[in-house]
Parts: sequence; C-alpha cells; structure tokens
Amino acid sequence: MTGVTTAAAEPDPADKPRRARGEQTRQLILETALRLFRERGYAETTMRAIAKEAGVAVGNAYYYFDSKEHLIQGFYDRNQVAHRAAAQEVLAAEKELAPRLRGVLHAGIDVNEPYHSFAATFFKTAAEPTSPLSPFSSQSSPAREAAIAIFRDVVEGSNAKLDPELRKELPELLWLGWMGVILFWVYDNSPGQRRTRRLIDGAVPLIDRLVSLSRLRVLRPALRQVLALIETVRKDD
Amino acid sequence: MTGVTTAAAEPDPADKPRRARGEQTRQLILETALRLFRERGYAETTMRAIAKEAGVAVGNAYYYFDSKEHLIQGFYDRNQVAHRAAAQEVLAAEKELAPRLRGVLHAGIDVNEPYHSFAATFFKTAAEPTSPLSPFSSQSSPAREAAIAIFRDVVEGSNAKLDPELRKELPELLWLGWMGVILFWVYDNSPGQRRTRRLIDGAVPLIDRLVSLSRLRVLRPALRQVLALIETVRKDD
DNA sequence: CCCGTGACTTGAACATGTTCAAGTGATGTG
DNA sequence: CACATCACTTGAACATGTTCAAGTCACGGG
Repeated sequence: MTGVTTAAAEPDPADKPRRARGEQTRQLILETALRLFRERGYAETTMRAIAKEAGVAVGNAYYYFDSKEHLIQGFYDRNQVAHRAAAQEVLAAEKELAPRLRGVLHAGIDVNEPYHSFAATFFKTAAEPTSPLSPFSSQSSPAREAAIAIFRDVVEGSNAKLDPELRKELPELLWLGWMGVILFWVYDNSPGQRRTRRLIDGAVPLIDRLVSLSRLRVLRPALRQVLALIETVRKDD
Repeated sequence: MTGVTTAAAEPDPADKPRRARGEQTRQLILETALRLFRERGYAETTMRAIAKEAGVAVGNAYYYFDSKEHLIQGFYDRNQVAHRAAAQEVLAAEKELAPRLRGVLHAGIDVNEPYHSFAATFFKTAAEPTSPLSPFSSQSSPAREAAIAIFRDVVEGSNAKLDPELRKELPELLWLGWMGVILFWVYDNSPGQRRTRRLIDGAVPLIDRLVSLSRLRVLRPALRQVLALIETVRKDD
C-alpha cells in the first residue's frame, strides 16, 4: 500500500490558515477513523460510528473528507513515510544491489504487516481504476513519485554496474515489481504472509542476475527489445 | 475478465428440477441486469431498477442471486465461453507457439472490448481477495481451470520444443500473464485500448524467445531457479 | 460595541443494497 | 377432490454512505 496517496490536506489549499481550528477536528476524525478501522475492520466501521466516537456529527466528517474511502489516504500517507524511513536505514548500511533491494522490499512488508487483515478489505478501493486512490491515478502521482524515488536510491546508491539505458528505467520497473509484491501480499494468507517473504527472497537474486547480465554483449538485442516494448507501451496515455 | 466464474446454477443443486419455472425467472433477471449494466453502467443500475424492468419484486432478485455482485458472474460466464470459442478458431489454424499465444490473447481482448468502459467500474469487485469473484478464489476455481486449459492447449498443441519441466508449468504461467494483461487492459484508456494490443504484440515474441532459450544447457540453472521459486511460493496456500 | 462574513457544525432526509416475515399457487397425495 | 407442501414471490423494513438546508460562532470592519 505504501506509495499510494496524496500528501496535501484537502480543504485548505495550503494558504495561510484563516482559523486553524478546523485542522484539529480533521485530525480528530482521521485518528478516530483509523483506530476503528484497525479495531473492527473497514467495512464494519460505519461513518456514524466514527462520528459518534469522535464526538461530532456525521456531516462534519464529510466536510473534511469527500467520502469514507478518502479516509484511507491517511493510512497510506503514514505507511509511505514509515517505509521510507525503514528503507533509508537499510540503504545506509548496504552497497550491493541485491541486499539493498531485498532489504527495502522486506521493510515495506514489515511496515504493512500489522494491517494485513484489513488491508485486504479495502484493497479493492485502491484497485478501481477510476478511484483517486489507485496507485496509477494522477491524484496519487506525487506519492508514486516518492515511492519510485526509493527505488532510484536503491539503484543509484549501489555499486552495481549496468547498462545505462536500463539504469534509467530500472527504478520504475522495480516500483512496478513492488506493486506486484503488494498485490501478492494482499492475496497471501499463509501464516505471517511467509509466502510473500519467500517470493521476495527468491525473486531478488533472479532480478540481480538478470540485471548483471544486461551488460553482456550477446544479450544486448534482447535488452533493447525489452526497453523498446516499455517505450511503446508507455506512449499516449 | 474471462475465466473468472462459477458455471453452476445457484439454487438448484443440479438435481432434477422439481419445477423448472424458477429457472426462467432467474434468466429473466440476469438478462435484464446485464442489459442495464451495459446501458447505464454497473454502479448506476439499482437493484430496484433491475427488478422493476424485469417486472418482479426486489426480493425476488435476491432469491436467485446472493448479491448485486453475483450478477456479474453471468457476465463472466458468457465472456469465458466466447473467449474459448474464439481461441479454438485460432488454435485450429496455427501450429507455431508465438502466433497461437498472440491469437488467443487478442481474441480475449476482442471478446471483452465492448465492455471495457463498465468492466473498469466493477473491476474492483473482482479485485477484493475475499470476494468469491476473485480469479484466485476457490469459488471460481472451475472457471480458472477452464481458462488455464485454453493455455494448456496453446502449449500442447504447438510444435514448440521446450524443457519438460517448463512445459508442465507454462500453461499456468501464461494464464497468470493473461491476468496481468487484463489488469493492464482495465487501466488502459488509450483509444481502443491500443496500448494493450501493443503490449501483447511486444511481449509475445519475448516470451517465445525466452521459452525457446529454456532448452539451452547454459540456461538450465537459471530455469531451475525460476521453477524452484514458483514451487516455493506455491506451497502452503 | 454591534454586525456581517464565512468557516465550521449539525442532524434530518435521501438513495440504495439487503433482509425477512408473510403470502401465493402449482403439484403430488390421500 | 380437498389438502398439505414447498418452490417461488412480495414489498415493507432496515442499515449505511452521502447530501444539504439551516444553524452557530469567532473575528474583523464600521
């Protein structure tokens, strides 16, 4: 889920806050909502329950959040920040590409682990293409960029030597892979989501090997073909 | 969307129909629902509208279908059958692996094309892991098997020579790839979803090349590694 | 000090998916 | 032919996300 959000506040467009009183209410509602989501699950938490627990009227929640779904963004933001922090820790200690990538992926799962049971519940919300919460939506573009930046750091900060063209594309590809891991994780109900861990541990060496191979002259045409495909598919969005 | 459904009827467990009158009502409701979905979109079609249009009471729809979402299964079934038929036509005429795969994938998109605009709307329904409509759910297992069977035909019926281990796994992998294509297609709003077409045309030769390479002795270890990963990840579900 | 403005708050009303207790009628049985 | 059964049907009632017209209240201008 990390990397899927908008960081900005909704009602006040970053102007000088005329009266900051509202921001407090906004936070209160968000805190209450996230707590109830964690305690009871997303679907089981009604807007009325949130309002009542927060001590406000139902309509007030809708003054600050467009819909129930929009409350989820707060959750995204939080995990995004946490993943970023955890990733930095890994990246500061390791120079090899494979362990860097492996560490960042595991850190992402670590961060999301406590929320697995109810992440699945509202996963569909983010999956809908027209939803502003979709990881591919323009509304979550800044958060997506931030997430890709983590993987850029993974690549750039490593001592791996690789084809310059590939180097340029790799961060976004790795982010896409991360989305795939998240997708797998959401569907993974093995104890402690250990299958996801195994997927990471198994896939990282493969990616590492593949990436190293990218410099071999014999594989140059194949690499070109892959990059060309990406280019072709990306056009006219 | 093809390949995600249960084929069996719900209320009557395949016994001798005591009175077949109900089946007619069931069909009527399903037909009406799908028509309205197509005309107005999924979210915009209310259960009351379906009932009214079909000339029955709201509760009657719930006698035959557990929920509004379950009406979608009818749509799945239809497209699954259509895809199967279209695929057979392609497979009867072509022996090379690449064109076989390409043909089947394009056929799948062809079949779903008219529904792209509203497929996206209810896509999230299928994306929820706990939903019985999820392509990975046990409830849609028979439909999933049927879909995989198409890809088994793609592989088995081709004249491609490939590693026997890979040959065993390939159909399911291709189905997984097909799910990926569908995912891409749902998010693809380029005119006529031409990016999806390009993705298929670009990816198929790559897959074909990769599959051919699987027989090379030098790549044997890499192949083993991939197959081992699949095995590891699949365990304890 | 009063008043208007606009941010903030309220809760009733609405729309829609879903449930359920109460029918309705065809069918096989005595 | 009367009747019990049970598949099938009904529509009111319910739960919950969302909207909105009507406040309330702090603050700056007069």
